Amino acid sequence: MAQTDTVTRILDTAEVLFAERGFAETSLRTITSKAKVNLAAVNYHFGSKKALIQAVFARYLDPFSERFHQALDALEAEYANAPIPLDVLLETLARTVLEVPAERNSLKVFMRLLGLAYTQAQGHLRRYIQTHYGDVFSRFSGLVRRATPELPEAERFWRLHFMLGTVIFTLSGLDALRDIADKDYHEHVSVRDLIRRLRPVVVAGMQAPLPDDALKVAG
Amino acid sequence: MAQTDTVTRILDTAEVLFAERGFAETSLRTITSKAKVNLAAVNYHFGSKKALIQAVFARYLDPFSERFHQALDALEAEYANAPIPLDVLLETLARTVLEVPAERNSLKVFMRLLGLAYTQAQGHLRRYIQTHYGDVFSRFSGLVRRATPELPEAERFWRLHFMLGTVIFTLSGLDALRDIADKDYHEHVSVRDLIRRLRPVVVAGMQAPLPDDALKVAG
DNA sequence: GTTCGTTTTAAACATTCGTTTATTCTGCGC
DNA sequence: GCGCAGAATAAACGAATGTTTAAAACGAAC
Repeated sequence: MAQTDTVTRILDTAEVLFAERGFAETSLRTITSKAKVNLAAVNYHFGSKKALIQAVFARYLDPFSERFHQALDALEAEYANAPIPLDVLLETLARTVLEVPAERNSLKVFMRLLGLAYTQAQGHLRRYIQTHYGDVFSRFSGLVRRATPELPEAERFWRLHFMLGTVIFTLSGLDALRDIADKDYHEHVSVRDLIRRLRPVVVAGMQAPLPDDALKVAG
Repeated sequence: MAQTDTVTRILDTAEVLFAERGFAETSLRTITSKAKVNLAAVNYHFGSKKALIQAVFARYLDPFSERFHQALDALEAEYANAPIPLDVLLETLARTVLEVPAERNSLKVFMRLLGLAYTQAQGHLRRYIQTHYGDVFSRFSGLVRRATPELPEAERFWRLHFMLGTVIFTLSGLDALRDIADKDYHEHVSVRDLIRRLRPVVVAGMQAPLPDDALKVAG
């Protein structure tokens, strides 16, 4: 068995199990037995479980980061120095997210992993993502700033994270929701369907009127 | 040490630790040692770790469910048979959420627990919440239906979950986000602050224009 | 003061976990 | 064919987990 075989076999199995159960709830023995490789192979090839988790993310985020940078390059060229409209930015982001895991039909896994990165403890993971992919997010949020000059800085920051929550939460909990939707509305939705539904909601959320002044809220 | 003392001591400690680290990452020994009770007390009083997790949720959700039902009773009486406006419904929901854990200043913990209930595996928890508190959600979404008659059924279903994602995701990941916001904008936000910011975004999201027809999205 | 049900406690139990070690296997250059 | 580095394997390690047991401590009722 060639090295690449074992390594990708582990990664393929681990990403699915992590997405299904979370990191702490997935043991190396579960991964290696389902992947039909030896238990020690994980520590041999990756060094530790933490490193395996990071490798799983890198396999998605490296291509995503590269493609998204390219897409933003193209947009900036197209719009010269004019601000890029918000819906164009969001459309580009969505398209890139859709493209990256397309080859393995694993968009669901990708989104679920992103959700876990946020919600699971795993401090090492947050650090890893921040240091490796922080610049993509910075660039994107800089472009969003130019697209929404009417928003105060802090307000834009929070709204970006609101919308991030909307998308990640929805797509990462998709299976459970889809079951309910199928049952209640007899209408099966695909991920692309959902993204189509998400777009106007996200745009409207970003462009919502500013909140009232704070003080009168308590009453 | 009276029984109530030990039980509430365990619950108080467990909810904080669960919120900080998640369920699987929090051992009973960590809980009992920090709570200064015997390890076996958990199994004696609750039966198992799973039952302890459910008890932690019940202590929040039972009062929430009761108060929210009462608040909806009052609204339905006030509006007779007229539909209750969407922003009133959301305002009532927000106020109830804020009231429940107020006595212990543990709103952050409450929201974080809700987020974990969604994102952590813990199938038993999802079943428990669904069977015990499903009717509150049904009632609320029925009222939202009357408040948004222009939305197709499926669209409203998804948008409700979009907005649920926005709120839970934001408030449950609050600490991490707040750190960034504090550093970048030198503006410390409270949970109530965030809810004030959330409201217009959620309302705008629910009232966003319907998505374009599906077919042309792929291109 | 004794009895009896409840609660607390210390100790042990059986698993499971991530990791390490020592050995065997494999395939390629010579 | 031989030697050897890289890879795979079986076995064991120590630590940590949830749970159970059996004894002790406690508190109210009589």
